[in-house]
Amino acid sequence: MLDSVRRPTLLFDPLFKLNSRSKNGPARATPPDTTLTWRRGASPAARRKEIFRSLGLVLRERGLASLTMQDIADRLGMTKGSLYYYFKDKQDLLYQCHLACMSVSLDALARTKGSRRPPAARLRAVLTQHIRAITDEVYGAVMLTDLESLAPPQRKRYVAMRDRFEKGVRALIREGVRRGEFKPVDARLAGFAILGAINWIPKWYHPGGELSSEAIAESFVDFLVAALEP
Amino acid sequence: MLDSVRRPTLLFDPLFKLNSRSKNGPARATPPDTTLTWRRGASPAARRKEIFRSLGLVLRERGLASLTMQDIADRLGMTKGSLYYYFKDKQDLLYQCHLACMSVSLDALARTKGSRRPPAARLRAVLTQHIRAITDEVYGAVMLTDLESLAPPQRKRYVAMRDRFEKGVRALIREGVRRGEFKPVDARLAGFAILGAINWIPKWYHPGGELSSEAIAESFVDFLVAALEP
DNA sequence: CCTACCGATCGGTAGG
DNA sequence: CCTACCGATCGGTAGG
Repeated sequence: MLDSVRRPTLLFDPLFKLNSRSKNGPARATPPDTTLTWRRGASPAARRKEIFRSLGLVLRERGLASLTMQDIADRLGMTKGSLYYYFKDKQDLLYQCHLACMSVSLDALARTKGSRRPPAARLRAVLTQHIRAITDEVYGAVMLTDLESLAPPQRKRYVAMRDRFEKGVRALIREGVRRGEFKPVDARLAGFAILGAINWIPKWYHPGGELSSEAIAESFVDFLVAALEP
Repeated sequence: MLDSVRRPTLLFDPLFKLNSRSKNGPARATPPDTTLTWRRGASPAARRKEIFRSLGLVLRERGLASLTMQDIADRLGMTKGSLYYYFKDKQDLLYQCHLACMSVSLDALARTKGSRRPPAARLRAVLTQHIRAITDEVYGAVMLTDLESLAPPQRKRYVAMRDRFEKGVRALIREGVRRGEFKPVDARLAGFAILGAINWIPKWYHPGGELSSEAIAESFVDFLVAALEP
């Protein structure tokens, strides 16, 4: 929030951009106010991540129906064509973004594998980090995207990852049930309810609003794990 | 499921449709197998509802990113232009569909107003009907759509409806807290968690699958209300 | 990374 | 409700 970040558009010729845009109608109204870091010296990996963030911002502001390559590029002050230097095509961009998001949650899950703490504590840790992954990275909003936009082979790979995460959560629930820490719930349905409540967060969460992501994570985890306790 | 429904496409000349489609590339692959009722004698209201169902089916199968007027029409065996006889434009269609879906849940809420039953019972009734509204009407999937696709005045009207529903749910939670039936939770966050879990259902629910909508509704309501109990 | 461009598709309309 | 059509936009590419 206090980063000294400037709109990168100014690194280029603004007039030129306006002309190239106005060919197909008036230029986009009101420039974005959310900060995006885009430095010339940045590594390709860092740039990719900024593109993910731009994707997430457009998604939140204009919705999936108008998530265009043009809008994603505009936000970063680059041209649409340049995006294809970093990603093969739109499906690839979406896929990589999904991967980046899910891998954070999968890491959280992996970290609990070796733990000897009780299932409830492990579940709490995983859910907390899953929530933080969604709220703290703008591109957590990709979770709301429909997987149908992905190319079939990539969709398959992503769904496999997501299933691994969901199964991990269910396993924690089942273990808690087995140990008597949790009520004898249907792990599958309980998992759907818990993860659905969390995945829905980007629909109403506004960074910088009155509800901090920490407060949300704590409240949600308390609430959702309470539903499991006897 | 046992309805004697036939694909309405057959009422017209299939060859003609194929030609008109192939102008812009190959015709759509694999016709839909989900039944849609489309009778010539039906009332405009009934036809509108069928269009909603077609919208919901396309949404579930191809995702929001490819929810086109053409696809919605194809499923019903009518031409794209004909949709504009029933709805002003795409935004209007989406708006009306949102209204149709939300009004069911609002009705459920209104029905509890006069009730003298305890808050927990009233909340259970509202949530159960909200779930059923989403699962039993195919077009419950519109809940996943982003509101940015709606025209601003219509969006405002819909959001007002949605807020009324959310506030009603929160009021029930608060009443339960006040009476000591529920734990002292933050009604706003608890409401987000509960409704998020429910609104996410279309993401994984498959009509005709092993989980019936009744079973889901019962499990979910048990689980979510348990999270509120002391 | 930008320029200049194309093909395809999509929402929408006029006229019947 | 269909036909025939248009303007705009969108994803993507060649060449630098």
